[in-house]
Amino acid sequence: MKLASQLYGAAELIAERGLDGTKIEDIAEATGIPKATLYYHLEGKNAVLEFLLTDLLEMIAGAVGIAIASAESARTRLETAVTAQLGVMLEHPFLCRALVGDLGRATRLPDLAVALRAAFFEPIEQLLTDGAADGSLRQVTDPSAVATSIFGAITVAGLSAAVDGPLKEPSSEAVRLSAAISDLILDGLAPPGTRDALES
Amino acid sequence: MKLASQLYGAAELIAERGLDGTKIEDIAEATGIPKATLYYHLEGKNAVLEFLLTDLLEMIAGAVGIAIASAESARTRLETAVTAQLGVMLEHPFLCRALVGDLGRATRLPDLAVALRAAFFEPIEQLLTDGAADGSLRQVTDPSAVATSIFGAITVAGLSAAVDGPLKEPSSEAVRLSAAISDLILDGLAPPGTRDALES
Amino acid sequence: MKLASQLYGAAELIAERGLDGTKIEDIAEATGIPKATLYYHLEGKNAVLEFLLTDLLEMIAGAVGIAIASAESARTRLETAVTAQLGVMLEHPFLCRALVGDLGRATRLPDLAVALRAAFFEPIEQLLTDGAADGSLRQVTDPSAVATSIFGAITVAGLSAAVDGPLKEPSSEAVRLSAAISDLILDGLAPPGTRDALES
Amino acid sequence: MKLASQLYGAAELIAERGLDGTKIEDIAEATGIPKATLYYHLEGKNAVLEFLLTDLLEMIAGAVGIAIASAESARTRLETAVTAQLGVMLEHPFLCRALVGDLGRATRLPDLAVALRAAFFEPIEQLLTDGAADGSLRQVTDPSAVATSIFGAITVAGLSAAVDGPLKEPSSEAVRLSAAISDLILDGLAPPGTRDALES
DNA sequence: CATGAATGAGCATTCATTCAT
DNA sequence: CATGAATGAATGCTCATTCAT
Repeated sequence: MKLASQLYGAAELIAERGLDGTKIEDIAEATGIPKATLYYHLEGKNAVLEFLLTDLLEMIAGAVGIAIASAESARTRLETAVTAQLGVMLEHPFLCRALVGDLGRATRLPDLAVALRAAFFEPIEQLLTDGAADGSLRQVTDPSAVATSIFGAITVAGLSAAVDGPLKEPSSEAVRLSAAISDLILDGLAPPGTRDALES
Repeated sequence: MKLASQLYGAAELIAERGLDGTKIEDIAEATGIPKATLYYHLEGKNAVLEFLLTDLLEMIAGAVGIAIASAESARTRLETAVTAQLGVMLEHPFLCRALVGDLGRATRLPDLAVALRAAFFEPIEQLLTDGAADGSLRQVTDPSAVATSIFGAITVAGLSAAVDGPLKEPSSEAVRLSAAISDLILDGLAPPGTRDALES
Repeated sequence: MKLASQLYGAAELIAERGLDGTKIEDIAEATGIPKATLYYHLEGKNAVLEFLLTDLLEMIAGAVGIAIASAESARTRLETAVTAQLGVMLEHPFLCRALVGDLGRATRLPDLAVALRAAFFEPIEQLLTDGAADGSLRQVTDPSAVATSIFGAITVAGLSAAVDGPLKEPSSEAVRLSAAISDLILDGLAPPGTRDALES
Repeated sequence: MKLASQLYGAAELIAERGLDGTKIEDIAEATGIPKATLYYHLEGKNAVLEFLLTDLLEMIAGAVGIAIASAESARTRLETAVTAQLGVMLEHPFLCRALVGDLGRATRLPDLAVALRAAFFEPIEQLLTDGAADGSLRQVTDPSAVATSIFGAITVAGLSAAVDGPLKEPSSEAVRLSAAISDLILDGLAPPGTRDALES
């Protein structure tokens, strides 16, 4: 629909000032949609953010979903998923920043909280399980904590890049970043031959 | 000073509703400090958050600072630092949640943005460098991206725990979490003997 | 427009208490216009006064303008103008009192200051010049000071009458007052035959 | 007393912004007297203005009182009184402007209203009566209206000069102005030989 | 006497939202 | 369907004033 694309014009605004710092009027100006018309189509101010973030989350969930649906090993799929998530994030820096900036509110929006988990966290958790099963990833003691950490590593890296400003080359940057992250979460920082409890 | 401790009474409020969702009046009630008195001491609503978060950040920076100042290897110090950061975070869940919930605003407060970096990011970056030097950590291709990711892994894990609600045993939980994280970032997820470009 | 007439309901309030002593809320009540609606149409509290006084000044300027536009001698026109100004003032005692009561503020409102001059002072100055030219008024040494004084004489007399309270018969009172003033400024107080430097 | 002189430092402030636009704090700063100390000596904010204006009014009343107390003819005393009033006004431009700017409030302060009449209006009215008695001024039809007008002429002229800014030579300017005013109110504007009902 | 600290009471202004057209 | 006009409800902040020392 047309509305959707126009609404994107407000993402930067919200990213910059937060939703509370953004008046409906500002959104109206930024999008060119009259205030009352926004209300005709949307529920209210929150709905604007919800709309935007739902979109982002769906994009991420979609891209990651494709990545993890392949027949590859869990390890390979994890690498692909990381790149996929970062790719979407870097392509939509304003949405990302809006998401972080209003993380509190996002958390308080029930639908979003669920979508947030589904988009970011669950796929990783799943891959961890899969990896342990197919042997492409080692079994960890606390899979949930590890999944959270991986999610954090990817997300914060992506956010950090998004905050630094729009990129000319989102996808190549995504590849670069995801390489660094995969390197970290797959091989760790311990020098070769010093891995703790793992040496057999 | 007295004010400081009274102000803590507002942290939960802000954590729960966000700063914009919290009226100065609410803060006055929660802290027992009359509205006008708040304004006599502080600049405005933002200053309350700033005050609180500055405090948190200083605690983290302090704890981490001590952790990384030891004579141990960088690797050991990294593990200690992870535990230290998580310890402080889990001990102050409301402050943490307030920080996440208003991350956008925190980012827009110049002083805080700097403190944020100093507390979370820089120590890690430093340890990465140290580790490469003393041989206790392997050299990575993109230290800055890796530092960001580690920072994300720790922070999101801590935040996540903080959001889930206050703990009875913050410190033991911190140990548990930091073990998982250290495990991840030191040894990685790759099964033994399959580490990528590292096998010599 | 409708707003204008409704706003008049606030004049007495402002006249009585001054603008600072009048809450927007009071104005809203007195005019029947909701507070927010006032703000929708006007800039703020000052704008209410400005609106009201601009109106008064325009009425005076208009009435005086007509009076001085005739083909009569400057002297006659001066008399007519005096009556005209007093007529408008006495017909709008509340506006007048509001003007006096907030003279300071009126002076600080740039537009008003200009309108004030244009309505009150300039016409008189002009007539002085005209009178010297057509011989109907004598030439004075310091026309500007004299114009100011005449302006003061008329205005304070009018104001004074306005402050004393609304009249039943504004126009007849205006005639009475303007006769006294014209008598003063045309013939002076010196007993016949004792006029200073004028006796030839 | 010391306080008095220090208080004068606030006159300009009040003249510029009006009393309501002037915070006690501003007055404290301008005078160097701490806020609480002002309250220790004075009743409140109004008292500051009252103090200042009472002073001005007393000065005027005093100067005019001396002028009209002489043994001269009423006409001469009137001329002297005009000069006296203008002299004081021009010497205290800030006080004058404060007076005009807050005329509304001044009017609402009972003591001041009385002092205002006593200082400005009554002496003139008295001289009019005296002049009619001693033959130095002609009898007018409406002495009260004429007195008001004369008062207006003098006052507005003085105010006008005060508003234009402090003078280097207040007293000579007072002489100049009072000459113009006396010229007007004594001899009128009618060309010689054309005085209305006066020609016998 | 003088004053730094504290605060009660007040209010202008903002803005999300509604509604008549 | 779309929107300009109108407004109810809310709140951050100010400031005169008080009071303990």
